[in-house]
Amino acid sequence: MSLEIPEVVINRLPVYARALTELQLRGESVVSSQALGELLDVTPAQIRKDLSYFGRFGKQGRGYNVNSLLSKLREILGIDRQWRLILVGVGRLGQAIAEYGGFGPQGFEIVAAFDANPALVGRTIGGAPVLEIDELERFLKTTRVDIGIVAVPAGDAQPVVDKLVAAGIRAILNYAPITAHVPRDVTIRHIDPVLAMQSMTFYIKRAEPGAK
Amino acid sequence: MSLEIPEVVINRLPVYARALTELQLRGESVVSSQALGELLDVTPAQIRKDLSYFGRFGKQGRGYNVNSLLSKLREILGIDRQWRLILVGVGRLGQAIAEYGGFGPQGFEIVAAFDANPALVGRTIGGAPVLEIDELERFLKTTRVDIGIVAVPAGDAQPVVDKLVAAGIRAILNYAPITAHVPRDVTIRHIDPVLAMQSMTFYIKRAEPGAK
DNA sequence: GCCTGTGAAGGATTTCACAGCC
DNA sequence: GGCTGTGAAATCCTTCACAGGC
Repeated sequence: MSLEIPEVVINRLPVYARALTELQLRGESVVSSQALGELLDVTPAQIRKDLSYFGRFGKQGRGYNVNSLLSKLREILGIDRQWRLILVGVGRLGQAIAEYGGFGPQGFEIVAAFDANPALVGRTIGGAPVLEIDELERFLKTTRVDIGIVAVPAGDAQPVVDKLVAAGIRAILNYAPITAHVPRDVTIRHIDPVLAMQSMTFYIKRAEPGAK
Repeated sequence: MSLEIPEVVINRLPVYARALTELQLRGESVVSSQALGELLDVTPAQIRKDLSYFGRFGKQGRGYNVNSLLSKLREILGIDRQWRLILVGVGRLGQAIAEYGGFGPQGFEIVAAFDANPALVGRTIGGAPVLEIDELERFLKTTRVDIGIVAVPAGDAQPVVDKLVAAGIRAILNYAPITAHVPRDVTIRHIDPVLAMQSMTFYIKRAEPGAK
């Protein structure tokens, strides 16, 4: 059924949802694909086409009801519920992730963190207990976890990903600077600001005086 | 000339460069598009086609020389040099970015940070002085800065982006959870782990028992 | 025999453009 | 008159498949 919805479409839905949340906050009740597109630098046709994969949410002549479109999107994406995360790697990066306040309000709760460094074990980070990495498997056997966050050094990342996958985790957010491999039925996203930087330099290099 | 190179291609080059760096470290001297593709979950044809936009770097029957392909890519991307960054926003997120050690080794140096909070001004963060946000314009007039990092709250982000653009910055890495607008000649990338999470939940939601 | 570089084919995604409805 | 939903067209991107060179 919905198997053939392009991944690019899925990746845009959260952006739409975010904008609708903002509009809701501002007290707007209706928005057209035109107006939403201007907010997001997306063509109106694209928004309408994207939404049409999931149903007919708009009213001709009016546009979309902000509240109801937002709740539809939240339901489609599954962000209308609580998700349970674990964090693997409690170094500087891992600590920043745990203490970054952005996940909680969106329904993503870090229920535990894991690290190989015994000095960290027993602490609490962002409200979650830090456990010994060897406990990972046992923990996952007894506790429901939906998503794993990987924040270990590059060299350790693939084995950690493998462990998560073996334990049944089906979604991974990887902050380690490697291309991690997962089976096709596992979803993975990579966060790497260095890669983002390195693609930007291509464009600003060209704009320099003397560039070809 | 090179204006028509697809952006998707540019975005993959840093990934190739990263893998080649790893191969170099391992002491490999030659790699085929096949082997590189397996490392990166990319088809060999795609790698060859991507590279063909920029020249002919391989040898039939052998593959690519790791060192020379890597330096070509570094040159193409402009990551063969030092880039000067400023960071705007020295809250928790900004501090984590400044202290994250990943930029420096890749040639990205944060030369100054800016914040509106006077309590932070005068401090040093990740080796960079924290300056008053009002000094931003003057600072950019007297100092070369290539890329701006935006790590302010959502509501402040667009005005900060506008200031950076007005001051001549042509590349922006935005960590704020908004779709920021920039003129077409400015490059912007967004880092938002929440959006990444929210697109993954779509897929794991479907895999749940009882999901349609 | 192995592997690149690349036109051509195929597939995916975006945009157009308009019928239909409010 | 304004705006959605959507087939069809256009564009963009990926993959194929093979000539050519090592």
